[in-house]
Amino acid sequence: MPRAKKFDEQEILEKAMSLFWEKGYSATSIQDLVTHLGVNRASLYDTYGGKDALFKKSFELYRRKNIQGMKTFLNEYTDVRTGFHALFDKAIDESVQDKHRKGCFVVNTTTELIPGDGELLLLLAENKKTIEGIFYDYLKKGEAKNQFSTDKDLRSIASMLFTLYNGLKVISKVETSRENMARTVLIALSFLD
Amino acid sequence: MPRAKKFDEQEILEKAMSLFWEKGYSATSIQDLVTHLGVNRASLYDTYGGKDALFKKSFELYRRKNIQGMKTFLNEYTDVRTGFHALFDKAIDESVQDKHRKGCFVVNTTTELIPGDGELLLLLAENKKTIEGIFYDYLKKGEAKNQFSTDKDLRSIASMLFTLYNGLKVISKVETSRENMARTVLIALSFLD
DNA sequence: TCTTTTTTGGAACGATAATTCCAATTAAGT
DNA sequence: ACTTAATTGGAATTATCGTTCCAAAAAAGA
Repeated sequence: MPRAKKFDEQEILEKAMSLFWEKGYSATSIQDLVTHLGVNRASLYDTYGGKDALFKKSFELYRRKNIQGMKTFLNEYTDVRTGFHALFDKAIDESVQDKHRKGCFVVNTTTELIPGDGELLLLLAENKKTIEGIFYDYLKKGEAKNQFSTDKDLRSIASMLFTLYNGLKVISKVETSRENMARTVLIALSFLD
Repeated sequence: MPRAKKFDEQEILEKAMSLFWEKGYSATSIQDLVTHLGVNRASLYDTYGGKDALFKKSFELYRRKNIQGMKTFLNEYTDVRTGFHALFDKAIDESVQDKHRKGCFVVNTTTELIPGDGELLLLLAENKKTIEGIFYDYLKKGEAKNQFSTDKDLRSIASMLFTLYNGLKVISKVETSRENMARTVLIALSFLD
């Protein structure tokens, strides 16, 4: 057999993800990718299949990481209140730390490509459902353990938290004060008290 | 004097605003504008000065309308609770009604062009401050009239409402159920009860 | 009607877009 | 060392980008 391996496909995909995340779909050119990923134009097409395909692969990588990350993160906190506060604090931290102000890849992609990409819309709807589901399960578990009590519908609370999360990821592109964002989260989570 | 007037400059600017709002900066080409606005390429450059300039003019038109609209809308409601509910309900209505799912021009522009446009960043920071200011003044007025009482900082509440508003404008690109969004708002505004 | 000056349609421009193609290179299996 | 097939750099291609330019058309004042 001939020439064996090439570059690390996964490692390069992470770089592509990072670039699309930062600049968006339209503003990222193939030349940008060739330059930043350090792979050949032909190899890029051969391995990933073009800009659209590479973008979708990058996007799915982000989504997978994001969802998995959220799940495992929340599970480290037995108390609901603490868990959500920690989750939002982490989101704020990441935003403040990121000098590129990339925000959230999912949010950026939603506002850039919807409407116009029907296939993506299905993905985003599923994404919403999945994350709201994670929030809901977590709330349910906490309620069962009497960590809080509310007369409000847990599904609606989960939706509200997801909406807040999206808003925070937009705001974080403009607001750089950790304190200001933290106060926002504190208010929003006060219904758990 | 020679040839008198041309097209209605303001009317055409509104069309440009609508197109940029729907498709974003990068994905809107000069050709798109020429086609949709119905004005000549040369006239477009002569009157507005190029893509960047036209975009900024469109964006400022949206911002001015949006801020003015919010102010006058809230002032029609003497009760804070009613006012905010009505404001968010209107936002939901507009989103559900809009078959183009344009979302919010400010949100879309934030996620598309930040980071990268320093001048725009200043505008967006000012926009945030302005709208949070409107919310704050409205809350303050309501508190003075004993419409509600809270131990929470009104500035933080205003920030939270602004964040929620942004989140809602992202979500509305994916979620088309008025009821689901209304439930989200209901939860978020429950701290006023 | 004839000038005057702006608007107008569309060609032209240089730059860059995404994609394809190919000859040269490379490295594993024989 | 030779064969073999994928990888590679970069030229080529086709399309579109934002912008400029110009000759023809248009309309108001003379």
